[in-house]
Amino acid sequence: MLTTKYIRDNASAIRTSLEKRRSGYRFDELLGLDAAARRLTTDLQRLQAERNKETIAVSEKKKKGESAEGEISALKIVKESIGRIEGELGAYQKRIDELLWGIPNVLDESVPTGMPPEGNKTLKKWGEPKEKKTGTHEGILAKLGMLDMEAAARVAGSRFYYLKGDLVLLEQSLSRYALDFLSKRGYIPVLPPFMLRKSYYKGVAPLTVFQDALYKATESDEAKGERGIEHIEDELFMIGTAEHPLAAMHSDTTFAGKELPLRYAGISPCFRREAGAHGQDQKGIFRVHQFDKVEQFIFCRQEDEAKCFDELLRNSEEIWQSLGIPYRTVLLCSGDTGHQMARSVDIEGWFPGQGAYRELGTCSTAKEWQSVRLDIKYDDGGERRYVYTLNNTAISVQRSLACIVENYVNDDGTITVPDALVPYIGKGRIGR
RNA sequence: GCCGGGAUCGCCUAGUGGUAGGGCGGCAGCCUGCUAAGCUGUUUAGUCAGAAAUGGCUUUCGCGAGUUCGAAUCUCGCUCCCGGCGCCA
Repeated sequence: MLTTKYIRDNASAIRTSLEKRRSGYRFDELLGLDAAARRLTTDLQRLQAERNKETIAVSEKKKKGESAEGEISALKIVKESIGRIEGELGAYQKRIDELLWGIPNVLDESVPTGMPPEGNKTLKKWGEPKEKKTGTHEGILAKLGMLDMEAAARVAGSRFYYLKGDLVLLEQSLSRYALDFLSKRGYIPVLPPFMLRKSYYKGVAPLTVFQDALYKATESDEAKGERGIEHIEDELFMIGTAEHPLAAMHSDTTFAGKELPLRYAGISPCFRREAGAHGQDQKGIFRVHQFDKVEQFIFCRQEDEAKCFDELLRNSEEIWQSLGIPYRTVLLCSGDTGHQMARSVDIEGWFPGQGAYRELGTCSTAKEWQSVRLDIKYDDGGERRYVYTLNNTAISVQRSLACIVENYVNDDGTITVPDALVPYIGKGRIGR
């Protein structure tokens, strides 16, 4: 469970990591609020002890049939004091919770200190990047009549799209290919809820994500008013990735050690507000509000973290190798590693139309950041420990389509289907 | 969406305003030729004191408010589960 006690116990590691991230997180404010709240808690507990003692005295007198008016009027005063302190404590608790749930993960030691892009470290390159003068994916696909951004913008807004014709079949083929690929390696396919309660979402992503990345899916205030509901605390949010419902799936669980590692392949649409994104990403289907993704997720023992991380990364690399896409892997530096992650490696595919490597997925370990918040432990015979959670994209479909299209476009504008996908789509070329 | 029934410690269960009790299981210890049985303690989270062992206190009956000197128990709201009706791809 996430408590200020847990934070105090890990304070020095957290402080070091915050400095390494150059985070603006207000750690001292949290510790100060917590110290003040604990002083109040001590006062409160002293009064509660008094109340309990006197209440028993009242109870015993009443059983004997004696009057307890003196005790009762004394207790009324205690009650007032308790109420006052509880009110103060509640105000503290609200501010503490806001800070507590947003505290960034402790970075792994191997994460290089620095800011992107120069701080990031390329680990590996695979394949031969080709030069192509055929343009970017949105132009290629629009010419084939398979992509209509304008109509989507009219009916839903920018960053939405209509896919049409064989491109839809290719889209579905990619998802199914990734699912089969992982299934053969022991990953259990999961189709999760596409919405999550806020109380569980807090366990898988920091609160800032709610403000600039997620869509809220709760009924309107008017509808709630008609039903006579003043407020629903546990609002629903559309998932930003299957990682989130997969992590939450085993919340409040203690595994037997031998059940781990537990491997899942989640498939879902992903919904993201993408506030603030700009530049090259504004075109086409590289960065959109809604996309499909197959996600790898592992729950493991702490000592198996490195092994599982390598396995997740290898799976993705082999998928891209099997699709013939040149890529590189990049270890993210401290300034670029996501808030709730301890270590991340991006896989970047070659986009000939842009002449650049662009992110296709991210392999991350959250260590115990998520399991502390969701209360997921394992019992190996000794002390119970928090499970480590790791995740990696298998295929982020729309983005991958863009990459495949740019790499596989022919001079006549048609697109060759990668060999691995031919059995799924039933043809070797689309666009004619 | 409507009507009814339900949620108590890891599991089962008692408790209808007055200190949450019993059984099973788990863990630690005692006893023991071995096993079983038996006995004792422990089995939510937090806080204070202490170097620590440990001790004190608070908290915990699905969740959140309220009434009360005192709530598992009474009132209101919410969530989930079971049964029935309705609607529906």
